[in-house]
Amino acid sequence: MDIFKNTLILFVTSFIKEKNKTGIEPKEAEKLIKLPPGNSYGDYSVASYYLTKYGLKGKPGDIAAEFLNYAQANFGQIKDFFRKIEIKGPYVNFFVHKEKFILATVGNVLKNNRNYGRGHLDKPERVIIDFSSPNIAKPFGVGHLRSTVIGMSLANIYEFCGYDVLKINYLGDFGVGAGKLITAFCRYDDIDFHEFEKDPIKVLYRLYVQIHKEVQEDKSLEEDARLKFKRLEENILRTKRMLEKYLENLRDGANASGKEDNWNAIKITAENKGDFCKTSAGQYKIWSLFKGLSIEEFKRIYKLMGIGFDVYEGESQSAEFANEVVEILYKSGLAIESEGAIIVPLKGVKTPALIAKSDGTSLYLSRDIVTAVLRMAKYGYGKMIYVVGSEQSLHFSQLFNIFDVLKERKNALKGNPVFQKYASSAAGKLVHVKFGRIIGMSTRKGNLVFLEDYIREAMLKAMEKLKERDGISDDGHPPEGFDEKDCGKDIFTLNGRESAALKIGIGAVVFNDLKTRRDTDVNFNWDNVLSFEGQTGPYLQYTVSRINSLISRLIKETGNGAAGTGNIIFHAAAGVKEAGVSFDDEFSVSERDKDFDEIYLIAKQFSIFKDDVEEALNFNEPSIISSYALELASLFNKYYQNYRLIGQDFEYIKARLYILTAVRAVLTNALKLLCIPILERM
RNA sequence: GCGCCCAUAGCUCAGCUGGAUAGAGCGUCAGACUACGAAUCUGCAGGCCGGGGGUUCGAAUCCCUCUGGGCGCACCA
Repeated sequence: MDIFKNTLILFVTSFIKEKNKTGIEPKEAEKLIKLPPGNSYGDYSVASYYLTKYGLKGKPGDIAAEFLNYAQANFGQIKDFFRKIEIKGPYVNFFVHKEKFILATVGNVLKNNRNYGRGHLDKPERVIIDFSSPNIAKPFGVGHLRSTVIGMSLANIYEFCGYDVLKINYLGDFGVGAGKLITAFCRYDDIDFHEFEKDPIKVLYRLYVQIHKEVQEDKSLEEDARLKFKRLEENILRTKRMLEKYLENLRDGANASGKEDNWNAIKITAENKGDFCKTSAGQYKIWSLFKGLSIEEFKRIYKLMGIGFDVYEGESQSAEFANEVVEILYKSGLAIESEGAIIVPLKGVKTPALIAKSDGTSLYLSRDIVTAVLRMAKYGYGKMIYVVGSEQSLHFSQLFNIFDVLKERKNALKGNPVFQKYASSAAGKLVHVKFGRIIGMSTRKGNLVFLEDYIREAMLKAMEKLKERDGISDDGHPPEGFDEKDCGKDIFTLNGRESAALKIGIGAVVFNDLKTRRDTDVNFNWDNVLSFEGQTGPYLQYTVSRINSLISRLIKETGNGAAGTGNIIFHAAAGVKEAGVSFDDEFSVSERDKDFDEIYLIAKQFSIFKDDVEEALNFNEPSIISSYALELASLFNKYYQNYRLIGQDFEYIKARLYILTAVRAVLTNALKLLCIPILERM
């Protein structure tokens, strides 16, 4: 928070204290301060109608007048920060000393640089973010992209605000879908094992498509897949452990999965395929291999996008304990039998919460109960966020309600004290961060779009643009995690320009998903994603590289003008950039400068960065950061267009150099929170 | 049928924890490159904030209702 706002908060606080004797919490007082819509209303407003909540009586206008009297009488307390007070209807408007405001705000940015806007918690709360969570038996499509980018951005935001974040990828490695894939693999004889070795995901995708088509016509295949899954489950569950004891030991560093499969040791060829398919142990190995290959593929794409996880978990790991939890709930009377299945009666949710099928096998819901408890035991958390599409709202509302029941009626669980402890602890800490669907997403041929193809389309478009500019390119470093060998295909042979194109493509795709509020369904439109103008990722990236370009240009030009001066500026800028400490009183702007108003607006935008980050956190809404970044970029681009710096005198340029550096710092921080790659040049 | 979500400019969306004249981008049209990078900027036009009712000094924002769309609703995940 900026010192001007803070001063005003304290000022209002003392006014209230004088009036009602009890005072007001600073957090509450902050709500009284508003940012007026236009600059003719001043810079900060105190909305008098809010004061009625704190014991002041009368019409808003009268209260405002009362506060105005107080403010004028005690103006001495704030005269260092504010130059004028006006009353307008129910508002008391405060006008800041703009020169001081700019100085303080820009200085604050430069001092903190990469940490500008960062929060700190004395005791960082552990927040688990469960996101992306692709299914190994299904291709990774754009639906997962939304969860992935929203989740990653939230992780960044929480971390930035001082939380202890744990990112978990909960793989869908369980279910009949897995059985189908095994059925397909064993059924089709035309698998190209050369291709399988080189590009396993493509082959798996074809198997997926083929079997799903065939199952439509031949129901016996569905049965076969179910059988294969049942055998798989038996293999996964073969080392059954007792939940209570397991939970107790978790804190001692026991491995949650307990089983580490060695993917690389499995080699399946056209010759030995039949042997694997014959036995359930062999089928288990096929599944393991698919799982391993899928994870490798996911990791490659994640890394490319600058996304990483702390933990990879699989549903199969929770399945082990699902039946036992069902048993515990049933015996304790919290769950009852209904139409042959087991359900948990819930107050708020009408649809029965089914935790076990009539054949006794576990369900998604029961496995999620296990997972939340296991994670509490293993990692502990003050909050756990599931970033999953809104179509699963019912599921999560059932899950959360079940935990409320487990806590309310914990006496019923006293036979299982450890389970009871962790389950009670989890209650009320689970959050579903849902998002709308992407409607109409398909390739131009009408198929499902792979994430990689999606990025590739955007990259190709960026390539065209870069060629038009000719000669201007990034520094040639590919994005972190890029490995030409892994990709090994056409456009992924990077030179500097291509590396830039890839970053731009990723920026376009990611920002397209983060710029709107989560809840709204988005109508997918290729023209929207492939537009790089206006409210887009490339616009933001362009702004940063334009600043870079301008800064180096200024250093060069000024150096040529007067001997030595270029050096001074260079050191000032470099010092600010590298160490963030060289800001000092050399810097000043004057109200008489023609660009003063625009600079003030930019400084004003700096001052609200942290507020917006906190709002994004409170609402779990990355799009708030997106809007912020667009606004800042827009303010800068307007400034850039209207005021030429080259050719101005030394002092003038020097002050602007600080401001440019500050814009770059704040924009960079915002883009990092959004997982938008930054380019030196583009 | 029940539940959740959504409805703001031609299109895509901000604004929604009630507050001052409802804002951007795209598109249309008219402008700005001998110029710090035109992936930019300036301007024009475009709105009974889906309809109706209510609460309030004050409603795009909260409540009710209707309409239109999305999603979900017992053994899939």
